[in-house]
Amino acid sequence: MPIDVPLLLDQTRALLGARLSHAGVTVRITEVEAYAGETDPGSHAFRGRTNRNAVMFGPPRHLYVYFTYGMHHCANIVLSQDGSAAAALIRSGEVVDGVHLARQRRGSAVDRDLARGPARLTQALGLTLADNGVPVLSALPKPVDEDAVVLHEVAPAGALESGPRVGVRGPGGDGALFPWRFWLAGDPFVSVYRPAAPRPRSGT
DNA sequence: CAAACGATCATCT
DNA sequence: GATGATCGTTTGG
Repeated sequence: MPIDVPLLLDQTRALLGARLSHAGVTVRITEVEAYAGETDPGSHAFRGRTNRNAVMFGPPRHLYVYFTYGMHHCANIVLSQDGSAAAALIRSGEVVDGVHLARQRRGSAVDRDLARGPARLTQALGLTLADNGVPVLSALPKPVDEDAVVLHEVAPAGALESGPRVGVRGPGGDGALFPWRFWLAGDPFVSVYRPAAPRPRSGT
């Protein structure tokens, strides 16, 4: 069963402007990227299910957290139909609650950079591999567990823009084929674009 | 101001 | 054994 790409992109764009909360910090999401599972050369799921990406193959509205570069965590929300391995990487946001906590977690960063970038955002929210696979709850009338991950979707405000995904090499990084990075137009809390670097040579 | 680079380890081949 | 959906610092113009 092929992935419904238009649905995936709609669900990804719908995350813009939403509030994501965990462990005392809330961010307003300003930038996201769509990943279409096994059909997408940029996706961790492209080469099939592994222990790391297993959560992507599970039910939607769960968190896929991975560890990379020996020091960074990044967080995705699993989307679309069960088993399709579709997900959205949460790339940037503005801390709108729990700023003091976020500052503690982010060290000497200026406020604009508290959650601008996928690893920064994940650190500001206090998410780690321990949160891989946890459900993403909807905002409820009752207060939920302080350590739960909660997503509160709101009506998107303003225009959206799109472009190539960041840091993806090969066909998956081709902005003409996969213009699957979305952000709030003109928002200062959006990461700076860095083209995927060609791999450094080992010899000569 | 921009470009280069080192950090540091889970995961996959 | 190589690589990475990155970041912060350093280096150079």
